[in-house]
Amino acid sequence: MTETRERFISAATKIFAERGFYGTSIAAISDALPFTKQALLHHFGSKEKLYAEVLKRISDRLTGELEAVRERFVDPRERLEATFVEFYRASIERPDDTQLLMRELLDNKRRAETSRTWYLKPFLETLAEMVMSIPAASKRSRHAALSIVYQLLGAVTYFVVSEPTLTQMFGKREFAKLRASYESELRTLIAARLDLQQ
Amino acid sequence: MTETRERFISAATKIFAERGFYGTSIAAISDALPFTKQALLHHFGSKEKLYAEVLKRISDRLTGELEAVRERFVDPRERLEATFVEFYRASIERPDDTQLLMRELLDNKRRAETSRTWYLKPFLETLAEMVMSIPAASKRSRHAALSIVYQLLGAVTYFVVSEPTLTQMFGKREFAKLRASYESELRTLIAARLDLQQ
DNA sequence: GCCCCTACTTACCATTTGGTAAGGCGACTA
DNA sequence: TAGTCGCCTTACCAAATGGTAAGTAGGGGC
Repeated sequence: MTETRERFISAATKIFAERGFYGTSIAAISDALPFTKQALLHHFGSKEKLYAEVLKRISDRLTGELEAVRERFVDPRERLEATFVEFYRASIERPDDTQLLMRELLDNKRRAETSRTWYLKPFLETLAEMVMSIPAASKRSRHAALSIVYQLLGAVTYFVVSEPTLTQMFGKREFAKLRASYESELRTLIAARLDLQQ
Repeated sequence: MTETRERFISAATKIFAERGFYGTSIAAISDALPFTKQALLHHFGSKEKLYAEVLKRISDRLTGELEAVRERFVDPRERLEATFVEFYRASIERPDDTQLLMRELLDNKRRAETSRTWYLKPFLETLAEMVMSIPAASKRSRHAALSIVYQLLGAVTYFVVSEPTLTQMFGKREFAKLRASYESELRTLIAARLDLQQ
């Protein structure tokens, strides 16, 4: 059944995000569903392959959404802002995905030998080009453009992965308010950083 | 000997940063030194306690450095910028520490029951107050101030944590150039975000 | 001489890990 | 009716895990 596979992927995404690759046992995943560990192995072959599948799903979802946004805009400046905002929305809507990607970033050094999918690279390159194609900033170097991209990506990602911590520190209600205002604060940041003539 | 303890902490910091708490076995740590696993347990009692010790060291180092910077400045605006730049320098100088803190952020949800040290909270509060004490922005709300803090923290941390990935994607030389320019790009970001009259 | 403490070791252990082997079972096919 | 295929199970396993128990070795105090 293809549905069983989907349920495994979905459960795995959540648990991998919560505990990381090494902190997650395949038994923990199958325990979340009415199947045995071996059902999981039957469908995916190994823990590593299941993980790869999970990562691919996340990557596909994200790139699909961002692609859709890009096509809706012509003006480079607007397009870039819309892309980042959409990235933020997607990130906060599926914090599991975001956390998993962040973990992947951290585990990169160790896992580089086994899995090397640079799904992120074309994304980065595209963003950098978008930055450079903005008239007010067209004279910027590639390094400068990449720096800006990283600053904005960081502003999005760091906030999203901090959700559990912030919730515990300030309470659920307080965090909800913070999150509610963060999108417009993000727009302010983008504007400040891109439109600065310097 | 107190030196053995130090060596354990140092080795543990590196390996915990690389593989995370659950991905690290105490055997892996002791294998990096000419001691047995039980020597480690003798000194620290348990893996958990060693980890706590490692975290405490990181936190102490960082807060010490940032404290020192704060005392050197009177003007809130300058002080804030200097603090962030110092945070960046410390982060990139000891990427292991930064990665570990990021992992802690991610594992937070799961580990909240066992260890709950909000070493980060006073740091955040302080930064938020610094933002609010800047004349040009004094009318900002606490939420707005916290948002700014998170955006800047993210811009620093995300970049530092991406070091292995960026190195692999663009090569060592290329990354070195990027890193060399990042600090001034960071200053630009801070200026853009803080001095924006709005 | 003896005691005791700290630092560290070897032996050992229950549990958990990812994974293999083999088979049950229903559906579909020849 | 026999064959076989996909889905899933029970049974099992070697290796690795964090940790306990019980020591050895050496130095310092008395």
